[in-house]
Amino acid sequence: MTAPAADSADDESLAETFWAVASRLRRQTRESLAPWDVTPSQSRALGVLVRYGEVRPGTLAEHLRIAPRSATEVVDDLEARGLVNRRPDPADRRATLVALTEEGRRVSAAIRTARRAEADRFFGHLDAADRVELARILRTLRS
Amino acid sequence: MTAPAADSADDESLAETFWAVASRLRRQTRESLAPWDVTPSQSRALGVLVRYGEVRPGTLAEHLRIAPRSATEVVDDLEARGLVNRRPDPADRRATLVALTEEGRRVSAAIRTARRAEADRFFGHLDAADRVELARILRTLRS
DNA sequence: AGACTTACTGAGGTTACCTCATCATGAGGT
DNA sequence: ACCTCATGATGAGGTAACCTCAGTAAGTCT
Repeated sequence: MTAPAADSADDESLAETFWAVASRLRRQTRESLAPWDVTPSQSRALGVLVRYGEVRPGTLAEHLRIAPRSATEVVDDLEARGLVNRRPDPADRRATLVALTEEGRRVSAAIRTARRAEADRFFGHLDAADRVELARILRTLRS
Repeated sequence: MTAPAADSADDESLAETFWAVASRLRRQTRESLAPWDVTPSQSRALGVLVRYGEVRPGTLAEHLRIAPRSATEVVDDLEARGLVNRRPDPADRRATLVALTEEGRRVSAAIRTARRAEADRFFGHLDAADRVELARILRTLRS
């Protein structure tokens, strides 16, 4: 075979390469968030809160694609850091609403800047066309 | 801007999309390995052993890009499952050599088949050109 | 009122990593 | 021979980011 064929064996190594890249990105992200003592998953939760405002833990879980119980945990951590607070949902006394504190908003903004710089460092090796291409392909795979 | 520009904001969401895809792949991989009671990281270690034969834990760690201590752990697990064994390195009494057992070879082969099917299911939504493109871009990012 | 469902959380577990300290061994110098 | 330093593996202990299962309180439907 002279032409590059996308057969099963290639897919297998595709997955492997994917994981290698994931590791690298994870390490770099963790490092770039260290100044704020915030983990990647906490940072993702902050992102959801910035975008959607006050939400229930369950809703947060959906956006993060994790189990509701796991969202409780992330909220616990963020609350311990004073970045979010909980209040009872006035519309449903079973539910609670999670919102950013002032500090949470401040830190989110700082993190947003850092994350952009980090993404630049990471994806900066690609030219513009490749980045667009990668984004498109990944969106397909996200399903 | 009418043309899709790969600026910082895009990179940020690129990272997010990447993580969403990673989660999906991780879950699917875990599931597809369940029949053999082997975890993804164990499966990756088996892959290295199939490719490189008998290696030291430290070498295994390099191939897997993890800390040597973590390789010890993976080897422990695989040994407990009877898929690999350890023997002292005759050339260096500090070192040990890790090799696949018969069972390990058998299971590795079965897993290889399953992983191909899994990769097909996952990356199968992409056409051949996109798979080649993705592989190329990921190899760039792996650095 | 009773049954069912939903929202959250406590308890406890797993995977996949990590660092630091320890111990045996190997390699090189004096 | 001895000392020092580097190296290979591992014990001890820790962390992040998930998970399930069970329980409690509260809303909903009949």
